[in-house]
Amino acid sequence: MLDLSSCPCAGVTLDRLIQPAILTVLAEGPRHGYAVAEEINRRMAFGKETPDISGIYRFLKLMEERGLVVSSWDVSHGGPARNCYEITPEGLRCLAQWIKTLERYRDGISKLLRAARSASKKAESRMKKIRLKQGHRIT
Amino acid sequence: MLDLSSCPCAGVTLDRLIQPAILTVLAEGPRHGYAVAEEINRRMAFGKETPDISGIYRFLKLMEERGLVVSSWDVSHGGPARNCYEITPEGLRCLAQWIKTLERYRDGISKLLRAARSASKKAESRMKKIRLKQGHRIT
DNA sequence: GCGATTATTCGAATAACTCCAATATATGAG
DNA sequence: CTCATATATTGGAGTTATTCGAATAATCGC
Repeated sequence: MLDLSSCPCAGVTLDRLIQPAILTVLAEGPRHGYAVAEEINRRMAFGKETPDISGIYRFLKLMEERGLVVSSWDVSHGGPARNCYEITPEGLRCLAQWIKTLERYRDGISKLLRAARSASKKAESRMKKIRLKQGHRIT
Repeated sequence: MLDLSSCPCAGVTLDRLIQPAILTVLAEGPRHGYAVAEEINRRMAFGKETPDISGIYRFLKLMEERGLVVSSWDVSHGGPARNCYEITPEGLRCLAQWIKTLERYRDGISKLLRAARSASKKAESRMKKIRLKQGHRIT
């Protein structure tokens, strides 16, 4: 039996969604990188345990370059300095577009899902017929 | 105004889904590569006009290596030779797993969508308040 | 013959993502 | 005091994924 656990069909990653997830968390309120990552791990794990934390920092940097978030250093506490991120109006516009995109994703997936289910059934009954035809010869 | 058309939030690609789309088309019946690509373009374009055709050929090759499909050359017609692909029982198992994965994707996206909508509203009313406070000073 | 259409394939470039390691500070255990 | 641990951020190297562009090839209409 073929092992399907390393096949993308196992669906361990759904990477592109990290970006709207970050925007969503920051739309709820300002947070520093580590807290964003923790929040995403806690609430939005899409089958995967831990979306790579360095990836989240990288996205935050990228999003700052693009003006979707702004950051400021916060040292008024114990522990290492925190880079606190806040969403901008541009970031909110981006999130609004993400919402439309996510709706399209969801609808596209639903459509594919229906097609896959119906095709799967069709193929299975076709294979059953072949097996019946060849019936007594095999095994 | 920032141009969001080249941002992934524009959602031009939803790449990983090409694989279950190929399996779905082949579960409906055997087809050669070009026909698979056309069918996918015709029915399953997720916002993008043409999912790269060479990518579809590449996936078909990969899927054959993995035993999900089998191919045979067909020259009984005009035009260049066609490599005809057929789904295997392994391929059907893979498609069955894809169906479960797609359900998880859809549910994950729905969850993110709800969070994004609520966070977006929250952030907007927060920004409105700030604008009211600073009201007369700006503009 | 020439261009358009159908059909497949390959190489190179780029983008995306992960893994690993480094740095830094505070806190609590021993 | 020192070591381990948790918090917090960053950078580099390597792998994989994906796209783009070009090459090849055969048939058909003009």
